[in-house]
Amino acid sequence: MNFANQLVQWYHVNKRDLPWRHTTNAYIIWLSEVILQQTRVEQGLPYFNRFLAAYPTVTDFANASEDEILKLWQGLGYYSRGRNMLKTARLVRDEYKGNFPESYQELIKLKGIGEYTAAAISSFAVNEARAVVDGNVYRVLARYFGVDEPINSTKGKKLFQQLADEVLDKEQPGIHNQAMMEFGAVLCKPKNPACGICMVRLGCEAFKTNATTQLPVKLKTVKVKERFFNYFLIIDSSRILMNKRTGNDIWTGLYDLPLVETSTLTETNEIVTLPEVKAYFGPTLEIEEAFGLQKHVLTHQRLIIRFVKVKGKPVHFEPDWFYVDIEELHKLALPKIIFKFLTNFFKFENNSLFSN
DNA sequence: AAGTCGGGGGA
DNA sequence: TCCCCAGACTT
Repeated sequence: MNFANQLVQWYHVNKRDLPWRHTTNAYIIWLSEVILQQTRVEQGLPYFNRFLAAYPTVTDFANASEDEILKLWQGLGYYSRGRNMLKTARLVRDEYKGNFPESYQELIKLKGIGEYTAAAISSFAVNEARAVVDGNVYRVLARYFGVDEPINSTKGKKLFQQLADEVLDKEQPGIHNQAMMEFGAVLCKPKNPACGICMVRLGCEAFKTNATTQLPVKLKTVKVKERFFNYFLIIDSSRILMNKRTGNDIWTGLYDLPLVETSTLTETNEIVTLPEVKAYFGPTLEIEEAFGLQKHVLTHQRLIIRFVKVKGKPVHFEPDWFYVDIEELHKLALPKIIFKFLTNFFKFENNSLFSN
């Protein structure tokens, strides 16, 4: 019995019971696959359930607004996934009569669907013989076959895709792909792989040479930038001033507060004197309350953030600023750090109201 | 080919 | 801290 057959056999006994494994509906599989991009199953699972309940068909999804999609996506990160899904859903509604494509060739054309996702959907839905290569598959192949080519180099990506295609069980590509990924996620884990109970260890190059901790090889490229955000909390009786994020920055399409980005930020530095701040709020700006600095870590950025509550109204408005009723605030998709701040703030306000 | 896009969890 | 997660898109 070869490597792939052994993994499939293991899979039948050890697989987790996950909801998207009970369907061949391409729309439902697409939903799960995009949600799971760069996301752990445990983190994505509740989002999958909420999305499927809200949008049982791709046409339901297509008929939603971007605000609705992003609100449901809130907290999951990589928000362009949600925006791209809406474009694809609308295309499927309008150009495919609501029938979600099932072939690799059609799927790969769609926004937000790359090689991995096209292979996943086509193999799971209609057993098209396409090998998936995700982080799990890179790791399993690198270890078992002892491949030390970097998985994120152009050469490495090609090599591993070829290897995955060779290993693929063409009789049952869907099950095979599931088995490869499940094995990587559950047993052949990045850290502390369970080699002690592994049934393919005797054929595994990494196990034989004691190199599981060295494989797979990955070139590190990530450079983390520091950025300094000054957020302004402006409340006009029952309304709060919000900002819609546009352009090519983080959190595109989500909502935050009026923002002044500075080149540095410390506990003591004076922001009232900044020209941008004066332009927004006038020279007689009064700070009602300043909150302590917060750190917020993203993959490529470290954000240092200060929230400041300001008295009065701005004298100049940016085009993306608007007032929203505090009662309606829950409808807006907010970045995690903004959500945390606002919920804490208004809880405090409520408590002080009750105690008066 | 390199840079960018979130947030969470494990060691 | 660092690394990784059912990757894809832009520059």
